[in-house]
Amino acid sequence: MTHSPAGTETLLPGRGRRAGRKPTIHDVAEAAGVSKSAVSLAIRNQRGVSEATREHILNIAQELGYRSNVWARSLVQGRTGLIGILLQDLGNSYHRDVTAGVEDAAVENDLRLVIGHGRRDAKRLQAELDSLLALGVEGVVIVSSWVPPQYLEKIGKRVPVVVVGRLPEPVSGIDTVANRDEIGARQAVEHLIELGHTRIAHLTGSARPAAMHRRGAFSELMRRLLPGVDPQVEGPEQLEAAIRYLVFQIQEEKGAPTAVFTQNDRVAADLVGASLDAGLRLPEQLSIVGYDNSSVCRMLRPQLTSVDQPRSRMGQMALEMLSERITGRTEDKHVTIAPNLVVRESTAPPRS
Amino acid sequence: MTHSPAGTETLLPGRGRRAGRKPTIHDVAEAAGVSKSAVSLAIRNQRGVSEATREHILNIAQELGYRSNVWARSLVQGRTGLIGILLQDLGNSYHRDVTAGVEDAAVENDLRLVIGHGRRDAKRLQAELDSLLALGVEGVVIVSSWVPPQYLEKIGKRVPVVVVGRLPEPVSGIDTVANRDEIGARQAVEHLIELGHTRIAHLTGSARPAAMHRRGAFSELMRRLLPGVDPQVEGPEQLEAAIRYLVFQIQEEKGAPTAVFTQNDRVAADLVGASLDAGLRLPEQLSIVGYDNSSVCRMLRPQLTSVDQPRSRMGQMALEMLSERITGRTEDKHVTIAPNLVVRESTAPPRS
DNA sequence: ACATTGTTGTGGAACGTTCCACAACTGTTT
DNA sequence: AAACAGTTGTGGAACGTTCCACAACAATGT
Repeated sequence: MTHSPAGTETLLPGRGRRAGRKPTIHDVAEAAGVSKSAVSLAIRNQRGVSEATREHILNIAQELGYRSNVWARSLVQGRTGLIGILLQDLGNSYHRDVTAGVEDAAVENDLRLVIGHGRRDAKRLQAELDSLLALGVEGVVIVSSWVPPQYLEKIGKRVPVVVVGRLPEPVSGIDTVANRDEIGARQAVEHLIELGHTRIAHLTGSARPAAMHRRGAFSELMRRLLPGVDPQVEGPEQLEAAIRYLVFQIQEEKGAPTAVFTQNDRVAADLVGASLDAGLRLPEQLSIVGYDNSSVCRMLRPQLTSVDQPRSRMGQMALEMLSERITGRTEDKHVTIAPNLVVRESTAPPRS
Repeated sequence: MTHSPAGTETLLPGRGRRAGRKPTIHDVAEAAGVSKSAVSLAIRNQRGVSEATREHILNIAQELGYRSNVWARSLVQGRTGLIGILLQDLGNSYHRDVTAGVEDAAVENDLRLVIGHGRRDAKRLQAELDSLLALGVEGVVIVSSWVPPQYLEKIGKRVPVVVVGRLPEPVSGIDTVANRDEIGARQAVEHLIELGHTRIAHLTGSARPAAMHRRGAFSELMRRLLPGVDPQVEGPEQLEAAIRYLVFQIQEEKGAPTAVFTQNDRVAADLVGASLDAGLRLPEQLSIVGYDNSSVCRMLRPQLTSVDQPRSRMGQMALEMLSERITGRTEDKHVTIAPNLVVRESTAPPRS
């Protein structure tokens, strides 16, 4: 098993194939009776060898199970063809869809994707990013708002970077592609107003950029569209308590909100659960709008009305921008994409 | 921006640092006034240089922003320190948790993880696997039952492989670590019987190995524990139709099942939705048990009773087995881990 | 005085590939 | 016949590292 058959041994000056080692370009060259250069040309499909010899070489290579060594190749070429994508959290449909978009565009551009996994932990995220850079990626797509801006700026100087999502503050030297949260928020609020709601609350469980944008847009809209009505904006602190209080209000008080625009589907799902536990009838007593249009929307009852982001498109854009950077663009570029509302069962006119 | 400041230029025989290029070990050596070998020893923390010179070298390296080139290193060492993990589907909490386990064990064993993403597509899965091998991984963890056995066997000859999950048929040369579906099924069925159920159905939406094991174990158990009762086993064909029919039965017929053990949480969620849509009261009219203990369990109402698999533990085991293989073990090894039931609101005694 | 041993350091040869300058042919044009 | 151009192929020098054999020197024992 570990010995190579005696028949393939050779006594030529360049040592024969070592037993148990992977075949190299030399082995193929020797077996085919040509130079290593010829083999190199043949496997890369470059001109410089005749059609006949190319075929011959390819056959031998196939037979020997030869596979070119990426490391040696990129060592001499000075490029790896690798690009990294840093995810905050696998197991999140948003990230999966963005990744799928990046992947599709990557094969298009003849780049290979290496996934880094940060696991909602800033320390780990940075370690993972370092590790990607050590691997020699030529660019990085970051799908996370957990990377500190000053670190981001440092990375941006070493390698092209595109961030998918909002940044807490602008960072020079890197590109971004983001969902236009203010448009998503507007669609949600306008939908609720059209249904006849006037007392609308917002529920958020985070102070990160995307959440803050949705929240800001919500307040702004309420001020403009329903002047005189005090815009109810809950939390971010103690989401659970905020939900309990909100449900309590709706059960007990006149003038309580009749609709809630939530920061994302997770928060919406918690609110749906708490409402049902408290015996509220949905959507009659409370309309709920989520954000993300994740797979849970269709699992819940009532099925969740939610704002959909064109995730895989965002991923595609991100990779295209990265590839532009790699091939020379130097000025920063920021793209935003409009989301759109998917109406399901969790929104209805308020009880008159 | 692209010029290096004139002051750093040098005329020593070994050409000075090239503008715009990343610094190499030579550059550091030159700047520190030592040989490249000394630098190599210093950065790898090996003995052979005095503490004083090591510190000096490390300072210079830091200053120059030197980072060792992984490609060159692994070219000469003949090993990459990379191991691949092939996922069927990012954005799935099961895969995320297994991956987390593998990752933790990987840093432990000083290996770096490269994630490959198959996207529920056998063709793509294989391409991804090839790409991992081309990258030079020293072993592969496969979390997917979509890879054909004969292909698996071929891969197993090239590189150590551990499969997390069930295989449709045994494959020699590769290891597996699996959840003991028959134990999970038993816990679910015994729980339902204890509650007083006798008419129990099984609902499955797939013919893949894990699903078939759960189904087989279910039938077997019902035969043994409730002899005389005809074990109801639904589909896999047309899951949606099966769900509709099941719900119809429960509404209309005496002798319909009072409890359902489902293949996984997704199927359970669909069943919960359809039941509620049909006006059934849960869990009074129907008890439901899921499998996977995913995050949706706590989002649904009633909250879902489900079988939990020790996922990250499975990932850990997988990597440890892989690492054993890499360092020499040749005989196959198959490990199974017992799951356990998490009882929530979706199971209750049947109406008497 | 001479071995012996240990520490600190060196320069050259790998590793497997691509790139480059050039050689050996075969035609074609002057 | 000489000059030129095109095709096919070659061997050696990179690429940035680690590994290895050995050198220089100091400390120790006989």
